[in-house]
Amino acid sequence: MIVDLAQGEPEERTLLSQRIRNALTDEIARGDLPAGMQLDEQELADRFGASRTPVREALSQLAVSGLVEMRPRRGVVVTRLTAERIMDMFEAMAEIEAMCVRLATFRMTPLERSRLMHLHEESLDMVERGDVDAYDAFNREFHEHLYRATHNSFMAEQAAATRQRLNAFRRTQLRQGDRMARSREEHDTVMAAIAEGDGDNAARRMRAHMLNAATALERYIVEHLGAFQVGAD
Amino acid sequence: MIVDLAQGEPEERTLLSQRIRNALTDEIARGDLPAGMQLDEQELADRFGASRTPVREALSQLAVSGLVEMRPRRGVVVTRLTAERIMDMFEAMAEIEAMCVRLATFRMTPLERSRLMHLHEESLDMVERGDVDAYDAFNREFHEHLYRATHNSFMAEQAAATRQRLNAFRRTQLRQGDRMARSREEHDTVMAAIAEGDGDNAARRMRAHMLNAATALERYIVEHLGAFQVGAD
DNA sequence: TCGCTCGCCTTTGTATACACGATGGGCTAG
DNA sequence: CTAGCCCATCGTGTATACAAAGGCGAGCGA
Repeated sequence: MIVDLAQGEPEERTLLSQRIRNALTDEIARGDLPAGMQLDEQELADRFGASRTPVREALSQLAVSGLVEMRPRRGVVVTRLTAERIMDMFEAMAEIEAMCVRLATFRMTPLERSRLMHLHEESLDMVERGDVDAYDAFNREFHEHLYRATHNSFMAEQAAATRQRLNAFRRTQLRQGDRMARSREEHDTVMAAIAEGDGDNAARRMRAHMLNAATALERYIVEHLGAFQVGAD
Repeated sequence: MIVDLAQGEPEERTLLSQRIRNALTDEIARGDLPAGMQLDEQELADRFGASRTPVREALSQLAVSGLVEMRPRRGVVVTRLTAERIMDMFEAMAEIEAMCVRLATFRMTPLERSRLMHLHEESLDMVERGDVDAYDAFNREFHEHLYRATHNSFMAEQAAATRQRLNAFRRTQLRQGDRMARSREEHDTVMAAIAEGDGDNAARRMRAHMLNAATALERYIVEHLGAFQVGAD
């Protein structure tokens, strides 16, 4: 499918290279561009109705954030994550989430706490309906709300960026067995610790929550081994 | 017998845009390019003996890692950090260091622990000599050794990247009063916890260590208020 | 038949050219 | 005299052109 980003709405004041970057980020996160896939600059330029220049800028930016790899004179490929690398990222994510919830517990305002509890309550309905997409969206909002509640903008940005990179895998993981229901239960224990103002306990529970998600994903990776590694060769 | 003949010096093989990126990263970290400074693409191109194209690629990459800010059609400036932002980054760094040392305590091999202790012992001499540059170099090695000892490559990369961004400020901080001697004492307490295999305690002490460094820096920022904010207007 | 080598072709990396928006100064009008 | 508008100029954003390196297959030799 050809999407002409250059002909966007007049409200599209952003740079072409930036729009291309966002589009590619989405496509990689969604798995439309599978790991290991070679990206041809001219082909992408044609697809976006642009020249190679903004495409190259977009790709070089993606390389910094680690979504693609640029090998000099040998082209760009979507980063091929090994199972080990994915688990490393999940573990790091678990630790980052833990440190965020710990700080957030100590620092969040009553309004923020109220909003968080409201969000959490709403998620019960999604679990009962088995609506994975809705729960996934809630999940993102829930965690990003926590990031902001740290009142540390840098930390919030880092956490959100890391979460973004694991996006493609999180949804997969939520479809494993009763993982969604478990996920909400775990949120529940974290919320309890937050309510008590026990940041360290909230952190421990959040870490466990994230590591459980990683374990659920690991099962999937083992079952479908190579799905993320082999890519589209 | 197979001999890899491709062992030549990779110096000339690196991309021009990458060399420019590294050069600019250094100059920003060292403070040669002060915060708030407007960067003219053509001027940089002339200085590096290149055209604007690789310069632009380098700048757009630096924008992703946050060292510069690109405002569409309004040019690139070295990111102007507010005192609050710097403290946020230091706090995040403290948490990241804490989580690294916690994991490292549990996972480091005997060889890694031995190497770390050796490093630490060597630093005593630098403190006594008052050699800030040597201690700064040691400090980097010490902490990066810890990152690697987490046996989590992703976490190690994230930590190193964050540390890199705070580079310009760390050296400043070390020159404050008896900060260097204090720093080593704090390292000492962390080492003790590591030796006992008490990861949680090591994490707490490391967090305190980093926050102490931040506090030392804060005094400097207050005294020289605006040095980092105003830049070269 | 297999393997090596040479050379063409594809694709990347860099330079240059062109387009368009932003900024600043001067001119005019009130 | 001041304020606001217009135009010139500069610098960024994108496109195109050119250079060079890597991949790959044909051809040759063992």
